[in-house]
Amino acid sequence: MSKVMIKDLGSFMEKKVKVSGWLYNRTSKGKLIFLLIRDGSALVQAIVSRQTLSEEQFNLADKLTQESSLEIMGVVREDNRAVGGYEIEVESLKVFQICDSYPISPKEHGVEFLTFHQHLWIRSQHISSILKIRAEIISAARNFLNSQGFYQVDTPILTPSACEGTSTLFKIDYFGEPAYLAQSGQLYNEANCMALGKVYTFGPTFRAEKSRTKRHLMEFWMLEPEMAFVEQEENMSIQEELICFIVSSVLKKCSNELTTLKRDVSFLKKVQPPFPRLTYSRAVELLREKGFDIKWGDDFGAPQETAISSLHEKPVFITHYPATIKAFYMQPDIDNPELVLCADLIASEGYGEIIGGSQRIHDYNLLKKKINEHNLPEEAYQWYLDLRKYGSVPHSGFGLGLERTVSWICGLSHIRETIAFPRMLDKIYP
RNA sequence: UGCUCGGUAGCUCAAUGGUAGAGCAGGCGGCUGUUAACCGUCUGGUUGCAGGUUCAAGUCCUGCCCGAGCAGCCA
Repeated sequence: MSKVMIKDLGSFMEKKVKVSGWLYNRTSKGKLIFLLIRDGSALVQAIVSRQTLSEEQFNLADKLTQESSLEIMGVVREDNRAVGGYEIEVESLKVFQICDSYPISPKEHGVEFLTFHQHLWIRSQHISSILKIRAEIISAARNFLNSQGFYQVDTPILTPSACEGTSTLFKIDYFGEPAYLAQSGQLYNEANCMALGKVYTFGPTFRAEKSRTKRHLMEFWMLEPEMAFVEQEENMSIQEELICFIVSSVLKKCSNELTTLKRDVSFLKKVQPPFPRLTYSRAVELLREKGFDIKWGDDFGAPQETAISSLHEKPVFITHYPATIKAFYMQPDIDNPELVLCADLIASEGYGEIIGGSQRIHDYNLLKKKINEHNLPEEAYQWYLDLRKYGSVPHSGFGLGLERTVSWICGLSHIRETIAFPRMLDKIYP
């Protein structure tokens, strides 16, 4: 007899199998009990009757509560009355634990209650489907980058200073010295790509901003590729290919999960190259036409991003921002030094920015000047300046916000559902 | 941080200023094809906290706490 994952039961028709899992729901017709069992891979209905089970085992099955842990042995039968088209006719039952009254009933619940029970909410079909899609997105991204000759090189989480002077960092005590949790691995990755050519970092990043929105977490995961000898245009096409590869992998491998989430996949199917490109200046014009009160030089907020994304069915690149509202390390546009060679990728359907990328300054003197203009401590950036001293080359990179990408692909209304244990403003339990 | 809305049973929600209610969950009983099963029955309350108005406050007023939505902040 085989120990089988529920998702693989289809290939064990009329065979005897062993399944271990938890009781998702139960209904009873007196002498006939229906157990809906989950094992993390899928759900299956098991049927218990007095005909196939001893009196003692039948009574045990009758006592099972939601989330009781168990193991069943029985024969897989085709039956279109069961969810998924087959069910298990139980011949024997082993119970690990009869569950106490489980807090999350199969009815509706509010956000506060669910997030307080986050450690249990992840068992729901809703959250576990999202986590599976998240896993597929990560796997697809790694497969894509690895196939393109990238090496994963991870960067430190404990850092001596800000990558930039702007964001609010989490400060910690490092043996009596101040240190900070990383808000990006980019600067270190610029060093790494001068060693290995094409690299990416995938890890957690931390922002201590008092942001309380559906698209912000205090702790989130970022995929940050960095490439030597790559300029703005090539940087954008790699982003485009990466996003298309991720979306098509999810469509191919996660159709059950997308169905569980009731995701309308028609938008996802349109995610094919090329993505529309829009300069910052053009975007400002379009926003003005739509009635936004915005002047050249202002940064875009959430409503502006949503308005721009609504003009297109695909994700859209916004390029050539004014240098004044972007980071110090971005390469100025040779035709107009007020602009920088950067691109934000705005997801479709109003999900906002999922990628921010740019070509980096490779000239020593220019970078030094920018560091001073931004009032950053030059000493702290000595190693970063060194990269422009010893065999400097044009290079580019970008950062993909994993949770925002998951939120977009899954069609979620809030980013808190995209990670097993979200870290929110003023909310760190459990 | 600002604006707006909210807080009643374990959960989701009702309740003209006039006796605190229902469904689900949980207990007990019934049912051989249920799909958030159903039927009967039982259990379940400091109405977020503190004060005030009133013969009477879940309901009106003030302050505070907590949550949510939006905005700001935000490579």
